[in-house]
Amino acid sequence: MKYDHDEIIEKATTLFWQRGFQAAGMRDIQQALDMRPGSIYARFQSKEGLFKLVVEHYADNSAKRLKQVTEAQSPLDALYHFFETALTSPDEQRYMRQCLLVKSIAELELIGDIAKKAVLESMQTLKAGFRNIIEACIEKGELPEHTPTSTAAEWLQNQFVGLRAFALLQDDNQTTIKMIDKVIIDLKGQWPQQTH
Amino acid sequence: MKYDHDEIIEKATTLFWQRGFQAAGMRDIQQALDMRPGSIYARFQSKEGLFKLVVEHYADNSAKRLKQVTEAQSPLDALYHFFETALTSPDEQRYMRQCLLVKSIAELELIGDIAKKAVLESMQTLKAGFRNIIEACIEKGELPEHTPTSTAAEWLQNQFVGLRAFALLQDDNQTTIKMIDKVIIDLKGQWPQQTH
DNA sequence: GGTTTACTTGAACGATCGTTCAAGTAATAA
DNA sequence: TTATTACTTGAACGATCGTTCAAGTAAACC
Repeated sequence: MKYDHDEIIEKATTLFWQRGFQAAGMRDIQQALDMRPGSIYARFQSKEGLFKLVVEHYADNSAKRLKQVTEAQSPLDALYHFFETALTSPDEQRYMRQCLLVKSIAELELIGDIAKKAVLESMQTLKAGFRNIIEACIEKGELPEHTPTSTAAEWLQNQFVGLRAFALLQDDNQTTIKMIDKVIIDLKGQWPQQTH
Repeated sequence: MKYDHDEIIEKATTLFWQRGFQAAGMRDIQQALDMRPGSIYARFQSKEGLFKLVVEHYADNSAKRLKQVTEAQSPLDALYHFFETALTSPDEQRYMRQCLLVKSIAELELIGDIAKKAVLESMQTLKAGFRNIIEACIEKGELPEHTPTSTAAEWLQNQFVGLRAFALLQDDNQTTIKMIDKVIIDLKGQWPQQTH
């Protein structure tokens, strides 16, 4: 075993995150991992198999970060900083502003069924993570009791998705931060009623 | 001139919207347009040249729709219905829930400079459209005078972007509508201060 | 009528795509 | 010590990619 598994996944994550599934060619992958095609296929079956592991690794990592937010003294403050660091990364890591999962959703049709399933399941995992944050906020009295947990979690994930697409194009971090402020304001704000 | 120009652009729009720039192969395009490669290249120079026209056509269309919202008796109600129709399209047109521009942003790096420029400029056009809607709402007293026009416009566009990615995965239209309700609530709500 | 221009056809080009495979290596199991 | 297993190498495969080009058509201009 010449190459370390975790190291491979991490390098592959960077590449797929920068380029996307389709645009990251096998020859790019070979170069990034410093591996020959045979090695890659013996371990991961296919490009899609590698991508599936990358997606799962990415989702695990994100879930861990969300869990840290949940367990913070002030989940609301921690949430703010989570948004801030994710959305104002320095220029040489600008690609990280885009969520790998959302980027994958854009090319969901041409990814293959196995990795597609991994992407959609990861989205569910993250949604659960956001839900836990909301509940932690309520428990600590940082959000009103009547906050509709499930709706708010979906809404929060959605804000995150939108903001990452936004931040990718945005050069002025001050503007991005203003948007994060707005998210926190709205999170504390009113919610639509069931009846319409 | 065997083929009608507008008809070509429309068919190409459908294809690119469904598949994205990269995944729509020249042979798919040839089939969708019922044209041979020579014809396509004589008219549009390249795949990218065709895509550029598609993006501009799409942006024009969107801008027109936003203008209709601006000129409605109640811009706020019209805005609501604009969101609703864009986000709850029937299943056979589900691809339309994703914004063509946002989808293109995800693969911005491999599109080519000419079309890339068209995509970014179109985003600016749409932002201006959203801004006009905000101003119209203020003028008709549907939004408070102190609403920060520019920030709110960026925020609104951002909500639209996020919701379209959301609606693409969402099967339950009722949930989507709840999110639209939330957008309208927050639009009327507080805004972050300049100072931080 | 002759020339030009814009468009059309379809075979073919070179490049790149994801993948395979015979052959070799090094560690583990029997 | 031998067999097995997991991994590695690099040349090569067939398929597909965007694009080109010689040749033909039809309307527009002189």
